[in-house]
Amino acid sequence: MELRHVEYVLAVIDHGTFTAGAAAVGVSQPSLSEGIRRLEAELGVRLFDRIGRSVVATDAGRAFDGPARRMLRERSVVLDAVGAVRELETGTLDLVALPTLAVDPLAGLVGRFRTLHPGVVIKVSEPEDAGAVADRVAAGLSEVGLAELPARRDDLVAITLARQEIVAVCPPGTVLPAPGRLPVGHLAGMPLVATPPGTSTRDLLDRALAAAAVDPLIAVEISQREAIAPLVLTGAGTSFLPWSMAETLGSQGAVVARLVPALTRTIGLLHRANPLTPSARAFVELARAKHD
Amino acid sequence: MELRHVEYVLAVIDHGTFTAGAAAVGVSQPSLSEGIRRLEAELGVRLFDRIGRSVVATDAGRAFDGPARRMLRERSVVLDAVGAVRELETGTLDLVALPTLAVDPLAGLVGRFRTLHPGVVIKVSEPEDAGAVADRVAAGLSEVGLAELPARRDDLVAITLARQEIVAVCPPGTVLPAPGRLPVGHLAGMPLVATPPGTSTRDLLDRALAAAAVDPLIAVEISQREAIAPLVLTGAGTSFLPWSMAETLGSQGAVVARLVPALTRTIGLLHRANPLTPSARAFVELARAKHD
DNA sequence: CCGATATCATCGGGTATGACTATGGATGAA
DNA sequence: TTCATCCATAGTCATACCCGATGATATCGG
Repeated sequence: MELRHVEYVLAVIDHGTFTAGAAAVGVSQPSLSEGIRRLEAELGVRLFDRIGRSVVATDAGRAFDGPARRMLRERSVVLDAVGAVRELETGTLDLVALPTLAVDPLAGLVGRFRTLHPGVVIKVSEPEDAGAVADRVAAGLSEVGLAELPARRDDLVAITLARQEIVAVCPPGTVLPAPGRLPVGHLAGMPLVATPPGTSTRDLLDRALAAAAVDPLIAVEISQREAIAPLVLTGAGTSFLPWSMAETLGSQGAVVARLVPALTRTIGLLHRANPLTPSARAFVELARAKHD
Repeated sequence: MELRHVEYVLAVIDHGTFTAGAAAVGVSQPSLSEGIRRLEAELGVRLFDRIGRSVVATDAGRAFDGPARRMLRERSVVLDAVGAVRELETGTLDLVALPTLAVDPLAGLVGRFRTLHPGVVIKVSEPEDAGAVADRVAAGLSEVGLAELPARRDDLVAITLARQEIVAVCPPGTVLPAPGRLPVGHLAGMPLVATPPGTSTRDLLDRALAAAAVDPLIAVEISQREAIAPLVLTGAGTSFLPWSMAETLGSQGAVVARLVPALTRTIGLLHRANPLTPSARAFVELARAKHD
């Protein structure tokens, strides 16, 4: 049974003749005639009585009418439902972001996206470690990732968003060798508050310290990042945060200093090369537009 | 959108892979792959994410799922509804029968038919005059007609059912020249009870009288046939009925006599040459089986 | 680390289905 | 009777469906 043939039958019922029905559906009369003939053969019953030059529905034709219209109605529902997803009226966008990036670029992006597409639900997951962002995206667990570039996989599309500087945030009252500047070598012996090895910021820090041949004093190693701000403010030690986050702590009394040499990283989006879902495509374009 | 493609998608959702889905639907994997590709192109959205060697439904795929299943369910309803008509579980059978035949062959046939197919509603209509049976059938107003043969149209299929004898039914106490027999010539001067000209039995009677050069005395001309029996029994006059109906009046006191020469007619079914509806076909076959 | 296997995509060919135009046949109206 | 209308048929063409074979890629086991 073809939906087109069903439409033919209903058009004939509604318009009374094959010719008028064919015009309504937009096909030639012989095509409609043939289609109905085929459908009748498939159903094993005639749907119309051909009486002279008019047609009337048989019992079978009348029995066909109701459920057939409901079937076409369900087709409309299918089209609407799928169209709603296509038009970003609904759907889900699965993201994965490094914890530090969840605040700075992500929160703003998600906020704007939600304003534009209120029907789309956004789920943000946290990677096990820095490289896991790319892995989750490649595996299809998340559709778009927010991570440090370059990614450790080359089969993903990477979109550079920003170059982000990581600055030191020292407890209130800390005395710096120069205002707002802190040589990496000066970190030797300073108590540090850091996330565990394997996290993005920690790896960046370790590489900088190793490059300067500095043996760090990790005073507090903690995975709960939300504890970092109180730890610094209460004097537990110095930590390292992106500039935007450090700024907030600076206004609360912490001493913020740019490292020398500067500790920077490139951040961006990752997604599979496959065509993206409408939600993901809109998100990527939003991020790119904001960056450009 | 083709129903087949919808089935493809649901099969993949249910079985997890294109290959398994294709096996479930009974097509080759490339066919299913191509079908889904085509449907996705039509909808303008991808329904599945191809992740490595497995597939997962996208948001659009999940949105598609529910209404698509309901659509296929409605298709089943359509098939059931039409099948019910085909299997004579429902439907309507429009008949037209000469009034005199409505009792003898029709009542018995309808009774048996209703026993076999209780779901089919039977509508019996009455022709305006004897020839109207064939006209109604030819016009499609009724599907099967019960009439006197030969019909006055040659574009209908005629099925002979029986040869029926019309006998005279005289008021109680009537004296016949010979027991149970009544020469047509003897009707001259006898008060007759007849239906109006144009009706089947009346035409038959008029022809027989004309052949015998008898001038009839129509004492009562009435179209309400149910009044004939009381009229005869109360002595209004002699009337003419098929044997089976006359027999009943005979048991109530009327004097029944075969005419000489016998007044007979052939009765049978009429229907259009087109294929009949299931109900009509069953009815015709039932009548033919009873006659054979 | 590297085959083996499983899965989806692509390709080429054969068939069938649906579409069209033109025409025939039958019906109903003028 | 003639004409207009309407459905059915014939012939032709394009498209789409299906299949088998093959390719590409990812997962799994040794």
